[in-house]
Amino acid sequence: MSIPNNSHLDVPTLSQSFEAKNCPIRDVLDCIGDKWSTLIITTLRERPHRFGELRRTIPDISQRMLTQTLRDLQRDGLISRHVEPTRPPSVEYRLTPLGQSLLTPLTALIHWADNYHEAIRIARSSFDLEAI
Amino acid sequence: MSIPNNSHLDVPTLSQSFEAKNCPIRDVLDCIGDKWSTLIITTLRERPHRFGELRRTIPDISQRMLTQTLRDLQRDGLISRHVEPTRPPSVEYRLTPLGQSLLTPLTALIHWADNYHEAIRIARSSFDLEAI
DNA sequence: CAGAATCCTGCCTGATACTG
DNA sequence: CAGTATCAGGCAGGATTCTG
Repeated sequence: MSIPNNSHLDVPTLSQSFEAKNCPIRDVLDCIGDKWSTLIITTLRERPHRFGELRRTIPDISQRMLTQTLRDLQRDGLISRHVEPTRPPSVEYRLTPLGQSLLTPLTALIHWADNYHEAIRIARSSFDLEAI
Repeated sequence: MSIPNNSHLDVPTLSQSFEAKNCPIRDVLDCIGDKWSTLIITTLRERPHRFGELRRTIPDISQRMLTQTLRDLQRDGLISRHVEPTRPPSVEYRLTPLGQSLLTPLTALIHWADNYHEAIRIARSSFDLEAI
């Protein structure tokens, strides 16, 4: 094959899709574009976690934000919530099949992040230097 | 091969990486987690665009947000800015090599978005219904 | 045409206290 | 343990006006 195959970069029907009403990109960004969602999803990829475990794994999340983000993810169908009727109650959060399917593109993005976040920091420093 | 190969889901050294100071995921989310960055990058993947073109392509972005997001992306090294000294001036924005390298994981995410945003909407509706 | 400068607002987020 | 409720602050983002 002499012509490089870039079909993996094809984006379906981009035009018109940008209107806020029916833009998949915006939909997904509403799900995982916030400060905590990807960290939670990434944590749950290993195994189900309980509320307190998640708190300890993500050091600086407030309890309010953890509660709220978990419910948003549940609403979007990405995670599910399972209550064990013990005393005191124990609640477990898991990725749904939909949430697991998100792991593939999300992991690709994390790998990119891991490879290039240093390049980004360098770019920032150099940009800020020129600004002086 | 009888054992399914999930190595593409491997995430390097997740523990400790969540501390805000040195977390690549947070770094990248700071770049593209906002409302407009991915739309701009996706637009520039086709070809360089001028300021006004970008405005028309992304219908509801304000001029202030376009200016600001473009500069942030430039600061992060994802796009570059080229001025033609004409009257009136014409300014063109392009993806840098770093920005282009982001296209691969980003496009994977967009494909996922395209495939599943309907599932997300259904999940939301059903969640909201149960809440009544 | 491609911005800069201001003003203003919502809501995202954190901190704190309370509950089953 | 796993939440809710309430209060308060800051910043993202929009609308408008002005410039080289």
